[in-house]
Amino acid sequence: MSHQKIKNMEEFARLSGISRPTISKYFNDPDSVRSSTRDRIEVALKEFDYRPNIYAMNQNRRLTKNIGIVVPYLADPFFAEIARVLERRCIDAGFTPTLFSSHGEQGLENAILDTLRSLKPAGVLLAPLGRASDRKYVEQFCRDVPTILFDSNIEGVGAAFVGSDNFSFVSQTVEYLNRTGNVPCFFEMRDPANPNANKRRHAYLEMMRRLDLEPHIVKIDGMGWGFEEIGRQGALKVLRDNLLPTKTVLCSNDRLAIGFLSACHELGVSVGRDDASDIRVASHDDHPYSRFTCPSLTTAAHDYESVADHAVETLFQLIEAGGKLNSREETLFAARLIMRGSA
Amino acid sequence: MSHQKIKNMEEFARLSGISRPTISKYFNDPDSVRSSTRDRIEVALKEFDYRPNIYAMNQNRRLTKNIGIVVPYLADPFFAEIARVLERRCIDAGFTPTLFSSHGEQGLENAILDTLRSLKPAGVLLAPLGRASDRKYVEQFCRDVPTILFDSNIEGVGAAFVGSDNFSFVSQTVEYLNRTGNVPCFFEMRDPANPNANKRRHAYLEMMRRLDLEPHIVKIDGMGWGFEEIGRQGALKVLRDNLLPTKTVLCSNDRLAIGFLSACHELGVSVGRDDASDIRVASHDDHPYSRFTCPSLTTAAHDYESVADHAVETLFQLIEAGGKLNSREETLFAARLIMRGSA
DNA sequence: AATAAATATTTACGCGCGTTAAATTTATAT
DNA sequence: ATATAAATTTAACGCGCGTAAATATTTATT
Repeated sequence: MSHQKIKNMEEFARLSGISRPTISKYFNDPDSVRSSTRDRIEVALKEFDYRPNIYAMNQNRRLTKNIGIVVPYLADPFFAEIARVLERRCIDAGFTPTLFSSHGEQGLENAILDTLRSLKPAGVLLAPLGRASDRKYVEQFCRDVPTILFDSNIEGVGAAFVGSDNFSFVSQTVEYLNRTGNVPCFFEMRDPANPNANKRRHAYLEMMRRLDLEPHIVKIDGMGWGFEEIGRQGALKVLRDNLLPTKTVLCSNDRLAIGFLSACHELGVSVGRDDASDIRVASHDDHPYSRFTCPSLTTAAHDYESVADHAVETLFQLIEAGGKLNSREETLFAARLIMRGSA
Repeated sequence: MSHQKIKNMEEFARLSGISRPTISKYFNDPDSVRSSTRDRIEVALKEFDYRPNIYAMNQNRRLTKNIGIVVPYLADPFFAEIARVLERRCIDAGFTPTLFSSHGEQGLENAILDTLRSLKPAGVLLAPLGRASDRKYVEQFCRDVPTILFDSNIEGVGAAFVGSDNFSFVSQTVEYLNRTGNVPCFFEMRDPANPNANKRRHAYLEMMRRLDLEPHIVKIDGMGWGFEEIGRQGALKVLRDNLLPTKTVLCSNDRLAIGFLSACHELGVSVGRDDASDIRVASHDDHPYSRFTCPSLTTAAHDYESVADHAVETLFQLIEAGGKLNSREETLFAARLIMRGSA
C-alpha cells in the first residue's frame, strides 16, 4: 500500500492507468464497467486508497445516493430500533442514510425537512410527529421530495404509508384479556399526539361492540413525549381515587404501561394474571423494555422487520420510478401477541 | 413571497441587488457583513426563498460547518439523550451535526469513521465503543480529523476527553449504602466492553479499602449490549444459587440493574431500603427509565448538561485553534446521588 | 470637509467531478 | 479474417460556489 495522497479522480486515473470517465462510471455503479476494468480499478483502489469527494459528486449528480430517515423521538427505544433496521437496509442497498430526530417538536421537524431539501436526497423515510406535525409543511415537502411515511400516517401525504395495523394489535389484546379473565378498560392520554393512539381507541371500541361488552375509556392528562411519567401520574390518580372501572387495564402503548406499573408498585397494587393479583395490565408495542418491567408486560409486538423492509422496498421502487407511484398504497402489518406476567 | 425558483447564488445576487461575493460572505458568516447589508440580504431571502447548494459550498470551503456525533449505541436512551443535547448545541453554534450510531459493532464504528472522513467535518464528537474499538483505526482517524472523545476514554487518543468521574459515582453510592445499612457487593459483567466499567470496579475496591471493608465482586457472564437481559440472567443465577455475598447490591450501571430488579420480581425477592425488604439494589447512570423501575432505582446521575456543554465547547476551541490543542485535557464531571426506593 | 478605515463590487480563476460526443480500442459473432 | 457491437479513451464543457486582487463606495474620525 503506497502512501502518497491522491488529490482527485484525475490523478487516480493517471496512476491506475484508466481514464477518468470510466472511473467516474465505476463509482456511480461498479457493474456498469467491464469486469476486467472493474478488477483493475479495485486493485488500484486498494493500492492508493482513493475516495472521491462526495461534495463534488453530489453537486453534479442528477440524484444523490442520500436517504433521509426522520423519526419523531429518538430517545424512544422503539424508534431507535426501527431506525437501526432502516439504516442497515439503506446501507446494504448502496445508499447513505442520515438519521434525524424531531424530538417531539414541530419546529424541529420543519427544520429537518428544510435541511433534507438541501441534502437533495434520493428519498426520505419519514415518521411524522403526527397530530403535532405542520401538515401543510410536510405535505409540501412530500410533493418536492420522494417520501415514504411510516409508523404514523397522514392521510394523502407522501407516496405511500407503511405501518402496523392498530386494529390487529387491539383485537388480539382485547380478545385475549376477555377470554382469560376480565373485560379490559382502555387507558390512554386525553390528547394523544400520535394518530395511532386514536386508531387504537377506535379499535377498542369496535372490539367491545363486537363482543357485546360495555367499553370503558380512562383518559389521563399530560402533554409531550414523557409518556412513562404521564402514565405514572395518571395511574396514581386513577388508583388512589379508585376510578378504574374494571380490574383489567389495557394501555394504549407500552410506555404508558411502564409508568402504570411503576405506580402500581408504589401503591402496593399487585399486578399479574393469577387470581391473587389485584389487577391485570396489558399494552401494545413490545417496547424493548417491556420484558423487564415488574411484572413483565403482556403486549402486542410490532413486526419491526416487515415494516422496515417494506418501507425501504417501497422507497426504492419510488426512487426507480422517478419519484412518483401510480397510487398511494397504505400497507399495514399485523401484530403478534406476547403473553407475559402482567396479564 | 414571489414563487420563482432561483437556480444559484448569481441569480439571487442579481435579484437582490447585492454582489455575489458579499452574499457568499454572508452565508459563511452573517456577522461578517455590514448590518445594513445583512438586513437587505435577509429581506431578499424571505422574498425569494433561496438556499445555497451545500455541496458546492462544502466542496470549496477550506473547512465545512459539519460536525459528526458518534455514539456506540443509540438504542440506549442514555446515548440518545446526550446526543440530543450535543446536537442542539451544535445547531445553536451554526454547525450542522450528523448523528451516527456504531450499534456496538467495531466494523460499523470503523465504517462510520470512513464516512466521516469524506464528510470532511470541522470536528467530531466521538463516544467510542471502548474496548471493542479498533484502537489503531480510531487513533489514525483522530490524527486526521479534529476529534473530542466523550463518555468513554481511550488513553492518548483524540484532542481531549470529556466524561463523568467514575470515582465520584461509586464513592457516593458506596458511602451512602454503607452509611444507611449494609455493605454493598459490586455486580458487573465479567467482560465489560465499556472502559467506565473497569474504572467503576476500581473505584469500588478503592472505596472499600478506604472504609476498611472487605470488597465482594459478583461477575456475571454475557456479551454484547443487551445489558438488561444479561443483568436479568445473571441475577437469576446469583439469586437462585444464593451466591450474593451481601444483602446490598451495587450494579455497575442502571441497565444491569433494570435486569436485576426484573429477576428479583420474578423470584419474589423484595427490594427496598426498609428492613422488611430482602435486599437493596443501587446503581449508576440515572438512566431515563431508572425512575420507573419497581421499586424506583437509587442511582448516581450523570451531569449530562455539563458533559455536553464542555465537550462542545472544547470542540469549538479545537476548531478555532486549527485542529490542535496544546495539551490533551481530560475533564471529568461529578455525579449526583439520586435516592429512590430500591436502596 | 478632508482623510482614513471599513466594506462592497467587479472580474476572474479554480475546486473535483458529471457528462457528452467523437474517436478509438476491445470483445463477440459470423 | 471480417463485420458488428460494446466498452473505453480523449477532449472539453459546465455545475455552483469559494476566494483573491484591484477598484469603487460607504462609513467613521478628526
